[in-house]
Amino acid sequence: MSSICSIYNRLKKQHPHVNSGWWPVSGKFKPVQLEIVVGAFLTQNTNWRNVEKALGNLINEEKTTAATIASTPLITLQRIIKPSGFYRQKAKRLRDLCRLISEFDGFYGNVTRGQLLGITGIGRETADSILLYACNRPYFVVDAYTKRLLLREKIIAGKEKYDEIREMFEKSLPKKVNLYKEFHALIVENEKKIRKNSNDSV
DNA sequence: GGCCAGGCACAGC
DNA sequence: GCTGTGCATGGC
Repeated sequence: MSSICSIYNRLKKQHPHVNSGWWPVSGKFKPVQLEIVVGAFLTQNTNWRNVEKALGNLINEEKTTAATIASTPLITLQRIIKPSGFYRQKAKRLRDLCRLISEFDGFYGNVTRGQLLGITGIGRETADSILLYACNRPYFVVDAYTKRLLLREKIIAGKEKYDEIREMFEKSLPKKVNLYKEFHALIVENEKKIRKNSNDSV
């Protein structure tokens, strides 16, 4: 019988190189956490490779702080983040988000999940990605990969709600930030590998 | 050339 | 509350 803990142990053996420092950052944003927030936001329904292009554009245009992004004209911001898709929606919402961050005293240390969910453009998955990887809080991130894995393992049937699945992880595991980071990373890398293998074999 | 990628908001039931 | 739909690019 497969449990969440045994899945972790199995994935960890299969991907020994994956660790809690999995979220890629160039270090060129200020503060460093901002790059994670922007990346988490832009990757909504978008391939990470396209997000990297958009992040690279932001760096090239020196839009690497919340204040500079917030003060960028919408048309310009649209052009900069275009590779990440949904660029009209995302430009406006990213600008509003950065405005809020730059006005929020101690955003990364103090922002709550409820406050994040109140921001247009931030749903549960994006909120939890920000909380876990940028703010170092123990919220487990549930994404399409996670659901696919749990479906395959028959731990969920498919109609479970986001927070229900999140709590399954949070109740099965010690509340450790680095463990949550690593486990989510393991799930993503494992599902990517499975998809790649199945494509190769066709 | 169709399908998908580390979703979300919003309308209409 | 649940389901459908628009948003849009780039890779395979």
